[in-house]
Amino acid sequence: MSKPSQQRPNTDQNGVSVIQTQAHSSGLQQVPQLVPISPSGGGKATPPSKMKKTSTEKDSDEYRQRRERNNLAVKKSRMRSKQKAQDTQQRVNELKEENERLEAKIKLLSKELSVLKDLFLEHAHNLADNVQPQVTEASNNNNNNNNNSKHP
Amino acid sequence: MSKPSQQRPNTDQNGVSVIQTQAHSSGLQQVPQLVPISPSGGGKATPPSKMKKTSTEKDSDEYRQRRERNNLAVKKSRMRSKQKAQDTQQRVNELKEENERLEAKIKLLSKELSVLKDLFLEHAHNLADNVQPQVTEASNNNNNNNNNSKHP
DNA sequence: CAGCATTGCGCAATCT
DNA sequence: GAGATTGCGCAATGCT
Repeated sequence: MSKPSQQRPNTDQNGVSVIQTQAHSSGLQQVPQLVPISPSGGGKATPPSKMKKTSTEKDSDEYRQRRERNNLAVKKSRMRSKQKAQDTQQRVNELKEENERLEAKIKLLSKELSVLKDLFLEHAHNLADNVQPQVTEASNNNNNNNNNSKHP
Repeated sequence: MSKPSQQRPNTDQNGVSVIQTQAHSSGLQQVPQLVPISPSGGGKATPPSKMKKTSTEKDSDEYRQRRERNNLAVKKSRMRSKQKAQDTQQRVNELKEENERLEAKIKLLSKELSVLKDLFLEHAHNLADNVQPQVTEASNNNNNNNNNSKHP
């Protein structure tokens, strides 16, 4: 799935310019400033009528606060998302391990079963040999998945 | 190899201000302008010595091209990432299913084993009671998880 | 209408 | 040097 042709994303934006002035490495809080896009180059000075942001005082008061809150939320959400992905990956590993364990157990059980069956057959032969000479029946009976080829 | 050991200096804080003017509402978009952040509020005015972007003609020529390319790459990368996460999740589901299957099989085998063992024990008793008590060998074989305590 | 959570997207720094 | 990753902020949208 790849979108080769990426055309302009529809609907967005107002003519707001955001200046981000990041502070320096010291734990200083950023004081990003908002610049109301100067009408440079023939931009309309006053917004005609349609502007989500309305560019009123929101630009610098509760707006900033909202942004910061959202930024926090975003960070949190992303962290969670990442964590979840990691957990899922680990889950895969665990399940894989358990799978191996189970398979090993199956193998073991199968072997045990096969041994027991062989033993059983042997006894049957013995009995047949001693008492009734009609062993043919027993040998061709039904089950036979015991692949052993030990035939004394 | 996705190692979380990435040191994160991540010092993106340079005194660069990027003004994004993306007025799309009218389908038109202005060239993003770089503004040398005016010294408002006591920030450093204009230390014209270090500026990654240098704000030269890069602003509008090959710069834009690079940006677009990168945007594409980013999109691709993110898509992949998402896909991978999904795949992993599915893997979990598959593994879970298989686990159940295996467990069922184990249960079945265990049951079979138990039945056979019982049968075997019965015969052994019969034999011992009647003819030859040489069954001891078989009974003490090795395995032991047959917890049955049914003694007819 | 508020308020956090998700998601798509662009930018820039890194990594490969 | 070009694409791939990654952290981050913004804005739209979803969900309560």
